[in-house]
Amino acid sequence: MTTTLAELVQRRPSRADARRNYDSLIAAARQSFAEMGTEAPLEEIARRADVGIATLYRNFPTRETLVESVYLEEVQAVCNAAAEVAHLEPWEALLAWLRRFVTYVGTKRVLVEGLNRDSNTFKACRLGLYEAGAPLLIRAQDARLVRPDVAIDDVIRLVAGIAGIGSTTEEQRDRILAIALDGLKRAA
Amino acid sequence: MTTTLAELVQRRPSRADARRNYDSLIAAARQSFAEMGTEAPLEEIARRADVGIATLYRNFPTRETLVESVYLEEVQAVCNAAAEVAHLEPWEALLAWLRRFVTYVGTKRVLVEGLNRDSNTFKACRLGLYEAGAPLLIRAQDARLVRPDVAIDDVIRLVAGIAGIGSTTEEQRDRILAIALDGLKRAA
DNA sequence: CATATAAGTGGAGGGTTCCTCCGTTTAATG
DNA sequence: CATTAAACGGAGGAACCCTCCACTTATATG
Repeated sequence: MTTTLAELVQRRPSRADARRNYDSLIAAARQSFAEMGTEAPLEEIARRADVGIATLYRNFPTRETLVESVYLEEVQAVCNAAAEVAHLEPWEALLAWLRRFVTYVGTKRVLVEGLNRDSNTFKACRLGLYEAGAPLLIRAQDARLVRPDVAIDDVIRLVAGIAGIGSTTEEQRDRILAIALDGLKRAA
Repeated sequence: MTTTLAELVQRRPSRADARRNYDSLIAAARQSFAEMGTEAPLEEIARRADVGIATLYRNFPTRETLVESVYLEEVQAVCNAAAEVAHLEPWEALLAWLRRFVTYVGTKRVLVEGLNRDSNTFKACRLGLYEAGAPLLIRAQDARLVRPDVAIDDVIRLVAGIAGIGSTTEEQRDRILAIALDGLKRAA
C-alpha cells in the first residue's frame, strides 16, 4: 500500500538510451525548476535535455510526476543530513537537523510545495523524512528535553510550515523557528 | 510610499456599468479560485462574469492584480475578527484570534499563497493584519503572558506558515498550532 | 431633450504552451 | 546478422494568454 522511498528510486527505464534520456531529463528539470519555478515550460526542459517532447511525456505523464522525481533526490539529501548530526547532544542534534531542514528547504521552492501535497510519492517522501527524524526526536524526548506528547510528523509539519514562509529575511525566519522550537521543549 | 489598506479598496471604476462588471469579475474570480486554484483560466472567469476578456484585462492588467483584489476582501474579514475577540481575557483573546486566523486562512488557498508574496498590495495587507493584531499581542505581553521579545509580524508569519500546511487533518493542525503557541508563552 | 465625448466594451487573432498520435529508429537478444 | 519490442521525435489540434481596435453607452452639458 504505502510505497517506500527506496522503491521509488528504482523506476528508471532499463534500456541504455532510455535511461540516459531519463537522467538527462531530470537534470534539465532540476535546472529549469530552480531558474523558473515548477511552472517552467516542459518543452523547454525537453529541449535542454536534448530530447523530444514525447520522450518527456513518456517518462513523466504529468508535470507532477516530473516534479516528484526531482523532489525525490532532494529529500534524500535532507534525510542523510540526519546521520551527520547524530554525534551531537540530543537537543543539539535535533536542533541542528531542523535548522538545516529549514535552510535547505527554504531555498528550494519545489520542496516547500511538495511537502504539502498528498500524492503517493510525496507521502513516501514524508515517510522517509519521518524515519530519518524520529530517532533524533525520540532521543531528545528520552533525555526529557522535549515534551513527550508530540510525534515526529507534527514536528516536521511545523518546521515545514515555517520553511515555507516567503518574502522574509534570514533573521526573521530564525527568530520564528526559535519560537516554535521553544514550544517543543519540555515544560520544566 | 507604503500604501494602506483603506486606499486600496477604492480602486473601483466610477461609471455604473463598469462598476457592475468589476464586482461581477471579482465574484467570478473568487468562485473560480476557490474551485480551481489561483491558476484558473482567466477566460473562464470572464465567461462566468458574463464579460469580455478585454474587460477583465482592463480592470486587472495581470493575474496577480486580480488575485490581490480578491484577497483584499478576505483579509479584511480576518482583521475585523480582531475586534470580535477584544472582550476576552488577554491571552484568550490573542489565542482566539490566531485560531480563527488559521482556520479561516487554511481554507482559502489564495490567502496562504498571498501572505508570502511581496507585491505592494500584499505588503499593505500584511500591514493591515499587523495593525489589527498588534493590540492583542501587546495586551498579552503587558499582562506578562507572552514573551516580550516577539513582534506581531513574527507571530503572524509563524501562524501563517502553520495555516499553509496542506494535506493534513484539522486535529493535527490544532496540535501543531498549540505547540507553536506554547513557544509564545512567557517562560515562567 | 439632444448630443458630444470620454469611458467602457467585446472578440478576433497572433503567440505560446500543452499533450497525443503515429511513422521511424535503435538497443538488446539469440 | 536478423528480429522485434522498446524507445524515439515532431507535427498538429486544443487551450490559454494577452493586445489591439472598431463599436457601444453612460453621463455631463447646453
